[in-house]
Amino acid sequence: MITIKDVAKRVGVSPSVVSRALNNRYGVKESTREKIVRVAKEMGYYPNAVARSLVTRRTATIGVMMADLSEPYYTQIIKGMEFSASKTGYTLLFSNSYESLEKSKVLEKMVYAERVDGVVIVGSNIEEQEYILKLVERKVPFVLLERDFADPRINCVYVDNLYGGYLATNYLLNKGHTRIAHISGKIGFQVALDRLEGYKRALREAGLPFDEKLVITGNFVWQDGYAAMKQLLRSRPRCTAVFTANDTTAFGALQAITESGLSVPEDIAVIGFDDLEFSSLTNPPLTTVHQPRYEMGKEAVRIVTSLLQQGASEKGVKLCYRPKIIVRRSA
Amino acid sequence: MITIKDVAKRVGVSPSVVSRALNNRYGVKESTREKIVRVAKEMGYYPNAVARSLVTRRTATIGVMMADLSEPYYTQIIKGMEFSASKTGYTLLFSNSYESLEKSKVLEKMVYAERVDGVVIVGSNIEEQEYILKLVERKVPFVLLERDFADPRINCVYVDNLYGGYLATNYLLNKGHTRIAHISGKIGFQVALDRLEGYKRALREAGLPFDEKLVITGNFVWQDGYAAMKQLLRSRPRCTAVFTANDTTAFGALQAITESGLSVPEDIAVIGFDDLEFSSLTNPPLTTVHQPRYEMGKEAVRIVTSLLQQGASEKGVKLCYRPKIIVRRSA
DNA sequence: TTGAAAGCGCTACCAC
DNA sequence: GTGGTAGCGCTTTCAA
Repeated sequence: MITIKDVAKRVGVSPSVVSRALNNRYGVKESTREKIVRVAKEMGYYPNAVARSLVTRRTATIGVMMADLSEPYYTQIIKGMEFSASKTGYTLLFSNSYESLEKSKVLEKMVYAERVDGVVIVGSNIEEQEYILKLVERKVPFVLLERDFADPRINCVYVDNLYGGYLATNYLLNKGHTRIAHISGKIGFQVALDRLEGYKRALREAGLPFDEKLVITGNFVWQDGYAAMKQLLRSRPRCTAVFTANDTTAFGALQAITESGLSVPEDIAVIGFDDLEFSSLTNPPLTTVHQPRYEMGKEAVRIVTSLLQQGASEKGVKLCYRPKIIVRRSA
Repeated sequence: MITIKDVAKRVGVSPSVVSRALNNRYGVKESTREKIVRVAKEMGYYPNAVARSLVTRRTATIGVMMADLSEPYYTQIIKGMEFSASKTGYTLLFSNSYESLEKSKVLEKMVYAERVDGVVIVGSNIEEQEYILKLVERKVPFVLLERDFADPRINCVYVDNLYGGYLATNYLLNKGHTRIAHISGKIGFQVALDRLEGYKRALREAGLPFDEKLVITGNFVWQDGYAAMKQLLRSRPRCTAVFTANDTTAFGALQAITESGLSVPEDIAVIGFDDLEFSSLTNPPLTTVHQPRYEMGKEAVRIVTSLLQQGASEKGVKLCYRPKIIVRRSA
């Protein structure tokens, strides 16, 4: 391995000059700098990031904690994050963790071991606040994505899920449906609760009664959408429309409806939530509630980096996006 | 920040003892160890990974370089990688890069800056060998995923794409099709070339002529599948079956066929390649060539970690998987 | 079983 | 403009 000393020796200067030259600091004669850069390149020198981090106390990486990196839902978020990160030269360190306990461990490995300078936490559920408050205490720059945490010190980027659920249900209501089912997400997650609440509110405003038999709890996966829809198809009077907690759930519902010989949207209208890439490719293409995932990922990382660079200028940002309906053909 | 010195002082021993105690090394009296562990916990001490890495020369991190983290194709690969990584305590550092030049830069940032101990490179194309050979030179433990690099020093994990293309085409042939189209992947990528070659070979063996009008070049995305299929639908005599380079391309083809009022598989049979999660949810569900992506990701990381741990015991492994057909309803 | 000291490669400070 | 030196937090000899 070639170190800064080797380069210094070869050029005939001290390591400090090499360091300054390579980091474009002031106070190096131009001709010296040129020579250093040339020799460093010739020798194939590459600064050791670990050693540098130890003294600068910066790793130039941001940790990203999410439940499951491989969910299609996250793809646009990740792209947005990468956009912001690459713009500022930060590296993203992803980590999956499903349970709260695991998340604390990941945080230890990332934050407390000082491998990252800041963190983005995607999709924590309402019970999780201990490890989040610990981050505040330790003054670690971080933002919560997909959650509105009511603490003025905490930065949050999220979409107005209640409004989204309201929007979706209202859309169905306006089409003349009066018997609208909802396949919800996992209770315990704020997003699931909020979308359900939006559904209820729309119903209430329309003067329709809330029928709990029309609400089935799922867990955001297509298998649940499929099973829930099957159940919904058996009950009478049958619903004429269904609002699912997310698109993946809608995929399962679509399949169940098609299998039973009914057609979408004629017999049953379906509206999803998320607007996944794939949702325009279902049969029929899925009408859904769009959330600006790319934008959200981008902003989350941007906020962390700005916290890192300008100190704590952005403190307690609550960035709330308004979702909108994408009309396709399933409703 | 609490350091090892703080803990040492509090316990009344030297930092070296604390280090040994916390790393479960021999030569620490049991009672001392217990006290150290307790006090460290009380104080909220967490060892600084950067400082440790600097002296041990290990980061316990494996870099993963791929074209696009968010492609649905990669999800299972990533899960497999994470399985192996978590089993051995390694952290995965993902990095996206589309072009060769960019990849060299990423490698610098990861490998030469010593932020990772080893690397997995996913889906390099045939022109890329300079930076790969440089890794060999520098003796960096790495494996190539999705590529068979004919160099005995290089570890490769890949699927037999030629055989896969052959399998798919043969399946169609056995169903009685004689006019089979192929929507290929981007030429320049070995996988695209190999799948095309398999297609040609099956045709040749069946005594059928190769008609280049039946082969349209795509780029693995559904938009290309859609456009290519539209073009295929216009030409006469029309094909009765199509083999697409991947599932995503098949999704587009499926849509084009449905839009034109024809039905699958009655009018045109469609077979894909990859077996994505979503492929069982298309209408009709997609018949496709399955490749063990989870397994491949798992093995790739396992090989790197074993290289790291047992020195270079596994040298020049060529792990080739045989794909198989998943019959659903599109062909 | 313990501790002192060296040193990983780098940056930052201060003196020249 | 430049160089010497200290030191980031840790592990690792080696001597006690």
